[in-house]
Formats: sequence, C-alpha cells, structure tokens
Amino acid sequence: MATLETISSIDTAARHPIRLVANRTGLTVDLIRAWEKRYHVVDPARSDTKRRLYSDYDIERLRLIRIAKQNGRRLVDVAPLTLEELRDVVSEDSRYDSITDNQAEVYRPSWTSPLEATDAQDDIDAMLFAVQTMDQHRFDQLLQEGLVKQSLPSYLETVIGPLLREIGESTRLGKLRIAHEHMATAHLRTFIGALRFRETYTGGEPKIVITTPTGQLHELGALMIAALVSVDGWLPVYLGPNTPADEIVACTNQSGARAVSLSLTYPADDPRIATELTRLRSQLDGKIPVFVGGAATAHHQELISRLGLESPPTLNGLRHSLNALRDRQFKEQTA
Amino acid sequence: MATLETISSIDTAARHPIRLVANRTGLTVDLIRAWEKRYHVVDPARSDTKRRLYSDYDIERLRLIRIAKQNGRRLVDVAPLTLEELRDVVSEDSRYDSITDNQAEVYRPSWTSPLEATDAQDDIDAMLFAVQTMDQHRFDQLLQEGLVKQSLPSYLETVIGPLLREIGESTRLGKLRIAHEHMATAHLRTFIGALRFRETYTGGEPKIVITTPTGQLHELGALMIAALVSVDGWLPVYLGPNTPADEIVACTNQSGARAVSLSLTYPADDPRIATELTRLRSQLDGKIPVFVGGAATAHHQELISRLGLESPPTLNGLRHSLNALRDRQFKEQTA
DNA sequence: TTTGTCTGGACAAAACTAGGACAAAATTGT
DNA sequence: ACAATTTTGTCCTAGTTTTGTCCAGACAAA
Repeated sequence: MATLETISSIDTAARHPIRLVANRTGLTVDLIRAWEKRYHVVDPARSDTKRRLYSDYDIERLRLIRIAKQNGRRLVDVAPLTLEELRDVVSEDSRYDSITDNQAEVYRPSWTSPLEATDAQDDIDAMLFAVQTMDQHRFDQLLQEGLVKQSLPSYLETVIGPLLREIGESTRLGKLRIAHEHMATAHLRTFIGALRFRETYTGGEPKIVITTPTGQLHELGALMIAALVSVDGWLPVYLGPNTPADEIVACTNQSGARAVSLSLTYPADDPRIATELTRLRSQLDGKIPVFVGGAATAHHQELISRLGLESPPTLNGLRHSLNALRDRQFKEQTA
Repeated sequence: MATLETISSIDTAARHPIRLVANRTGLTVDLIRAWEKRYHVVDPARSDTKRRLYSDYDIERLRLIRIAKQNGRRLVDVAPLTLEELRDVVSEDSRYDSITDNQAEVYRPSWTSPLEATDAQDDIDAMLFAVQTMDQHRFDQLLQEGLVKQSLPSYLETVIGPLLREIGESTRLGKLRIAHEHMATAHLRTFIGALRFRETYTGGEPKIVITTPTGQLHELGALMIAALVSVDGWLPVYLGPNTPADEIVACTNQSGARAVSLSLTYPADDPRIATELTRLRSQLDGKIPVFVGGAATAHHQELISRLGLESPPTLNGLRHSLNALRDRQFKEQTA
C-alpha cells in the first residue's frame, strides 16, 4: 500500500504563515513563538516584512513535538532532536501508548503524565447539549475532538457507548425530542461508520462478519464493533442491521470469514432472537466462533451458553478474545 | 485542464452582479472590491456602464480564497494563484487541520488516471462485481476513485443513483443475495454520509431539513440530497429516515431552517405518505418550501400539487430551485 | 425618487513582531 | 513529604503590517 506518497514529498520551501501552522499543529500562535524564542525548536524563514514563513518540514517538526509532549516528553528533551530522531521517539512512545488499556504500567516511564483524567462525562454532556440545540456542526466537532484525546477503543468504551445510552435514556424521559434523537443517531451512524477507515489494510487481515440478527434494527452497536476490530488488524465484513441467519451463513462462507459478531439491543425479548441464533449456530461451521454483545445479551444468557456462543462482557474482552483467536489461527496456519 | 471545467459545469460566462456574488461567497460587497483593488484577486468583466459582472469561475475563486483565509493563508499569498492551484492548496489544508493529530492519511490512490472519460456504466458494473464477490475493500476503492473523476453532483446523478437502482433491481431478480445488498447498503450509507464533510462550512449557510417521512425506511436518497446541497452552500440538518411530521416541523422551527426536503422511495403506496405530507404542510410555516423526491414521488403527483409541494424531476432541478430560493431570500432579507 | 454600484481614499480593527512578566505545573533536592 | 528550582503555557506592551469597513460624490438602474 503506497501511503508514503505525501510523507516523502515534504516541501522545504518556506511559505506557510504562522496562523496556518497553528491550525495544522493544534498549537497556539503564542506557543509556537515561545518555543522558537526559548529552544529554537524551529527557525522559520522571514518575509520581507519580518513575518515568519514556515516550511512543511517545520510543520512536521512541530506536529511531532506536540505529539511527543502529549506522550509525556519534556520540551527541553525533544527540542534539539532532528526530524528523524523525533519520528523514532514518537513512534516508540505510541507503541506503548496503544497498550495502556492492558497491563503496560511497567513500560510507562515515571515522568509520564497520568493519562489526563478529564472527565469523559463533561465531553458527553457537551455533546448532549449540542444535540439538544440541534447544533450538528458543534456535535461533529466535539466528536472529532474527543477522538484525538484517546485511543479509539477507549474512546468507544468511555464516550461513544455512554453517549448512546444517554441519548436513548433522555429520549425516553422526554428530555430530547424524537427529532433530536434522529439527528444524533444519523450523525453518529456516519461518524462511527467512518472510523474504521482510519486504519490501513494490508490485505492479509482475517475477516469477521458483523451484523445484527433479524428483528434487531439498531446498528450502531455493530458498527462500533466494526471500528473496534479494525484497530486490532481484523477486516470487518459489515452487513448493517437486520440480517437473516441464512444470509449471515452465506456471507461468512463466501467471504471466508473466521468469526461472526452480533449485536443485540432492542427489542430484548423478541422471540426471533432465539430462533435466529439457533439457526445460525446450527448452519455455521463449528470452527467459527460467534460473538454476541449489546444491551439485550443479558436476557439470553441461558440460550447463549447452551449454543456455545461467546459473549464477552466488555469491548476489551472482545478484543482479547479476537486477538487470541487470530494468533491461534495464525499458528495453526503456519504449522 | 479544459475538460475539468466542462465536467464540473463551471460557466465562464460573466453575468452575476456583485451583490449575488457576495451572497454566494459570504463576503461583503466592499471586501470583494477591496480585494480586487489591492491584489487583483479577480478581474470581473464589466457591463457597458462599468458594472462588475462575475462568472461562475470568479465565484468559485472567491469562495476558495475565503476558505484558504479561514485555514490561515494570507491574502497576499493566495491572491495570485490560479483556480487549480487554489483547489490544491485548500484541499491540502483542510485535509490536515481536520485531523489535528494522528497521521491517518486519506487513502487516495496515486495512480488514478487523470480524468479518464470512462463510461459511467463500466464503473457501476465494476462496483456491482465487487459487491457480488463481497470484496468490500475493492468496492470502497471504486467508490473513491469514481469520485475523483467528476464533480460531486454529477457523480451522484450518474453513478451513485444508478448504482442504487441496479442493486435493488438485482436483488429483486435474485442476482444478488440479501447479504450482498446489505453489505452494499451499509457501505454506501457510510460513504455517502461522509461526502458532505468534504465541504467546508463558513457558518452563514442557510439550513435545510432533510429526512424521510414515517414509514419510509430507506435513507440513502435523503442522504444523497444532504451531500448534494452542501456543495451549493446549504447546511443540511439531516434527521435520518422515518421522521414523523410533527418532529420535522419542530426541527425546522428550532433550527431555523429555510426549507425541507423529503425522499420517498418504498413502499410507494403507503397511505401514511398522504397523511404525513398533509400534516407537515399544514403545520409548517407557509413560507418554507417542501421539496419531495425519490422513486415513489410519481405515485403522489396529485397530492403534491394539491398541497403545493415542489418536486423537481432531477437532482439538478433541485439544485436550481434551492439556489434560486437562497438568492431570493437574501434579497428579501437585505431589503 | 430611491436604491444600488462605481472610484478613490481614509480609518480602524486584527494580526504579527519583539521583548519581557507571571503563575501554574513539573522536577529536583533535602 | 516539603521546599526550591526549572520548565512551560499564557499574557502584556508597544510598534508595524495587513486587512476589513466605511465614506463621499458621481452615476446607473428600478
């Protein structure tokens, strides 16, 4: 996959005004100047009227330094580094950073900032307010911003999930109109749907079929799963909501998927859930695991264990099961 | 690149008065003249009495410069650029600053042949084949590539629209499984939903509420409208499918929208269509036009004309009606 | 007549620069 | 654990450049 195109073509010509640099890097104008004054982080060219003019090279440098700072590096330490060294530092840090969900405390250098305990609830409240005021633009902005603050899996778990529940709850209580809920849902459908395209695919990923069974019309849970698993190197075959068991089987076979994941939310007591799950399990190759999740899962524990389906309690649980599955299958394949 | 202009249907004929240009670009009349005076940003033709007459080309230029400024460019830097250079600069900038962090590049095949005049049907066939083989990745790739070749409106009209119809048709005839249709629909939902975020919003756009009435569960048509109108400087308030008339009214009022657009596809003979449309028209401010479109529109001609709704026969018709509406309302506003 | 556009110039707000001050946060020393 | 020290983000002033808005008088359009 030729993604290096843009990176390799960094233009050393100085042409960007400071305001644009601030926009692109997320730093303030003041800060950029302060860094230059104190540590000569960058040394921009000047226009004939002394305005600073930055090159792509400078911007890349500032961007990397910002990330390094976010990872806990001190400015004094990273300021003198070359671009190459900076890249190394950042990529090394982010490698550890992505495992923070697990038990990577050990690898966390002592000087690391303690993962900014910004209350996720604040973000969610702000989003709810945007929904209530029908401020779609603001809503989108908040969603995008929130995503920058943390890794995709934890974002889904701490922000998007709770947000969905609160929107549902508020609508039921009459705090939000149906129109509000519709707007929010439609927007989230687009937003979450786009999340998985942040990942790059190599073509060798194992596939997983993701959908909801007949009768289950809410697809956002399933869509979250699709975004989630693509982070861990799975290629989701996403079918949208309301797919009959036969079709799930056919799709799994045709695409050669190694797993199936279903989301159950509403209605929780739909009798079709039982029939569809039973049918699915009986027609599907026994070697292919079926994962079940969502709010309605609790109502069907007995059925799930009887059929031998897996229902990890959290998103993280699902991740671990899938990772284990992938590694195991990889071993078998190469053995 | 002479072909580019014909494809994106930019008219080089000069005929727009300065007031309309100001309206469409969001700039003030004074500012447009000042830019011309100081930097020769545009060089409009003149009437025989020295009035400035702007072409679509000029408007596009001004619009882009405005966005470039918003991105932090200085007027001095962007003023001398050609339209193509401006497009490059703007798309480069807006690609970056929306992704403040994380070097996730938009996947853009670098080998895309420039403006190949491939028959649209070939593209559609290739897409259908990708769907049939469950090759989601290829499907996405084709969708993205197709978009590069032409403007968004013509892409929707010549590719996406026909593709949707063919998918529906093929499924009914049994050429595609339900699973295939599901996969394609889910993917298109994400793809089309993301289209409107290619546009940059200035904050001054008039709003338009877009949805489908109760009973109409297919939202892709409505979603296409949302993408379409954002090209022409409208801000869509998108509510997803299946919205009751009361809620549409409430949403229109709360958001201050100037128009409503509904998509009717299936089922075409649902009696709720009549009741919902009637209810909507009676509760909604008479000054707010309601546009109706989609496959099922034909079945309700009598009702539509009786209620005084508008149903432009093509997407282009809708565009023109909306453009006219916007310009007209602006006049009234300033008067 | 009334409203809108034209030209040229004036003016003021906004943005940038340089240098420095200040306080919060992080780090180090005891 | 506490105090001293360093680091770092933000803000201030004053002078310059850039940019947006406004004005006046003449003319054109409705």
